[in-house]
Amino acid sequence: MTTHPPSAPPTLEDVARVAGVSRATVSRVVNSVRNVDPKLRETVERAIAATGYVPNRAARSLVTRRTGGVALVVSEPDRHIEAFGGVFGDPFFGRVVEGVVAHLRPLGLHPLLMLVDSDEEREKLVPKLRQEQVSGVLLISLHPAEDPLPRMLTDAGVPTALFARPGRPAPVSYVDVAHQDGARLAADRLVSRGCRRVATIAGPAGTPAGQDRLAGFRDAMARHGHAYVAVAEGDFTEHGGERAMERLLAEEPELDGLFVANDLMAYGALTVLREAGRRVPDDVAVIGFDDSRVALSCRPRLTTVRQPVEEMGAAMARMVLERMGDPERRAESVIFDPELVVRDSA
Amino acid sequence: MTTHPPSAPPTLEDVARVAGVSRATVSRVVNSVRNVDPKLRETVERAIAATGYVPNRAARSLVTRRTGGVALVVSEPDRHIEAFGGVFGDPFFGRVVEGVVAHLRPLGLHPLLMLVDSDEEREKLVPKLRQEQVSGVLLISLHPAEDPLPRMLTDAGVPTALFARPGRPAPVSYVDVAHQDGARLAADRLVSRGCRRVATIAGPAGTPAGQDRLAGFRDAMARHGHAYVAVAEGDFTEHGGERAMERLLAEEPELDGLFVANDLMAYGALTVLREAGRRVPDDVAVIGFDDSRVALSCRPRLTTVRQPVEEMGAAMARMVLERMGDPERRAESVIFDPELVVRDSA
DNA sequence: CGGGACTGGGAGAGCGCTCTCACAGCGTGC
DNA sequence: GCACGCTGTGAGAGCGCTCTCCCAGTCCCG
Repeated sequence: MTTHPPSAPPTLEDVARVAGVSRATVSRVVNSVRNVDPKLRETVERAIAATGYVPNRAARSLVTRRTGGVALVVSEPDRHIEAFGGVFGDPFFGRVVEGVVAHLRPLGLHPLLMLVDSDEEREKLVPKLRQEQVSGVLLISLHPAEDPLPRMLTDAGVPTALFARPGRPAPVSYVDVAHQDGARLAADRLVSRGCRRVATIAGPAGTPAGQDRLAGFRDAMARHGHAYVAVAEGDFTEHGGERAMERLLAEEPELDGLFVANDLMAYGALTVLREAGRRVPDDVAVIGFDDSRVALSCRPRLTTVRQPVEEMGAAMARMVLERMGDPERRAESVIFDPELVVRDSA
Repeated sequence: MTTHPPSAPPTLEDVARVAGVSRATVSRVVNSVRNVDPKLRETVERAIAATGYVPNRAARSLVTRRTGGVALVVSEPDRHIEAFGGVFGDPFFGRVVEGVVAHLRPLGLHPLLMLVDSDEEREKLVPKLRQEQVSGVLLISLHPAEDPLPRMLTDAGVPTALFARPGRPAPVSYVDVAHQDGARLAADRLVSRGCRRVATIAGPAGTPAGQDRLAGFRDAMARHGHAYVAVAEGDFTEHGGERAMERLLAEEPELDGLFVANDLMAYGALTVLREAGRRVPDDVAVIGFDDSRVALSCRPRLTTVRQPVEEMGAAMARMVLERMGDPERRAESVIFDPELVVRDSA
């Protein structure tokens, strides 16, 4: 019974021979299914250790028709205009991955990374998942408003969890942050600092995040007695933030308080404010959203609404795993509370 | 012959029945192996389309013992002190992923994302890869100087490609950029601008990239007649760049030219320079390295040495695939030429 | 003390695929 | 006209595993 060359990894059969039992028994030990005599179990476990046995996933999933694999699917619109560095270069995406991996790894699971950026590919995704032995999907959609994928996946019975509420209603699990509450935190802060002329740079009107943060901010300001808030829409990029800031400055030169729907746009806004000679926070108080890395790079450092992205990623992974374990389980949503992180800009 | 419910995807057998041929023939068509009569082939292809057949990877790899799967493995040192957002939050990592995915996707391949951050996990990686049906590894090591993984993988006969030259020599393929050449481009630029007091913020002495960029810069400056260059070591983070800049300013208050070993540190350095009242590029010319996203966020926008990270990621993927296809193939290295991207800071 | 319930273990089929082998059909050369 | 190769196809084994079925043994109760 010498060690096998790496060309022939030990099989159940090998372990069974070493332990002097049948394949079935070894299988039962490995999968801890049914009662196995404790003494026998120990013999088997020793044999497993001795042979260095690792179950062959292919063989297992061939017979069980379950696979246990999860995929992290990034869905982009058709002919997406690549932002610099692409999706994966977006640190926000990285934080989600961080949370997902943190949850999956202790379980011995590793996500498959899939990118789909055309409707043609979206059509082929479900068979592809089957082929790739994936039985659960973590979906990050970059155009949630019109993405058909959540529906397609639930229709196909693939356990799925989304990052952010689906644009089209679908019976699918998701995690999200309470955007409106976050926007209210920002509004309250600006008002309590005594800001009188308040404006906001909103996210794209097509995204739930863009809509909710704007609505939440307007509501909260209205409750503070500010009926009107100047709005400029941005696209969540730094450059979009710069353009929006310029428009805002033209429309409302006297503004002294600003809420920006994400940190990246806030960064751009700060640049424009600086070039326009406005001091932050003395002339204009600025609050961002996300608490991303860039919030710390800003000068002054950005006061922002923290979104616990890593935790959200982990929760998303947990939800998908639970649904994989129990397909009867209903779609659930977990909404995280945002938090105001006070730094120097407001 | 109605459509099957999703519970029973079509098998080779089903296709064979529809086409009126044997399983073997369908298999030959699917894998385009040996000559099949063109007419039969077409019949089979129609049957495949009609049934919506997708090969079952598990069954296939069970018999072939090949899997065709590739993993993107990120190897961190033990008890890594998490930078904000972790590895995946690093945009540089994202760019590598971008390039890898760009190359893999057209081939219908999707990388498995694995993170290992302890020696214990490194020990278990090879069996784990076997279990996960991975037969090729794209390795990104965050502590190349002492990472045992390249050796372990090549010893186990796993086709591997590294991003960046391995710290310990090993017969393993890798991509890299000509760090010294890049540093020389920076040196030449500073000298041609007329800088007289030149300093550099280097990367960690433990990394090949840190060493090579420093060595290249010193050599080039020496060739221009500057025997001495003030050096402060940073850790490739923004904060590290700030600290290094402070030390440099103390040691060499008159400095008028600066080469920083990556953009993130350059960003930090710019912040400190601004706070110290130095104008860039008028008082101090600054050149970074990487041409990352942050280079565009800097004010002034950063002149930097471009590293074609996405292309490098793609090349890494290509190399691993080639070795998977031909195990006899020898380890190769592909070194990319850097390029100076001139913006406003120098 | 016999019969039923229960418990732990083995035998064996078969998941969907590839691949070797055998074989039919044809053309070629002596 | 026969041996020979060559090409295209089918039959069937078997990859490593799970899971159903079956059986031997033990225990409890009437």
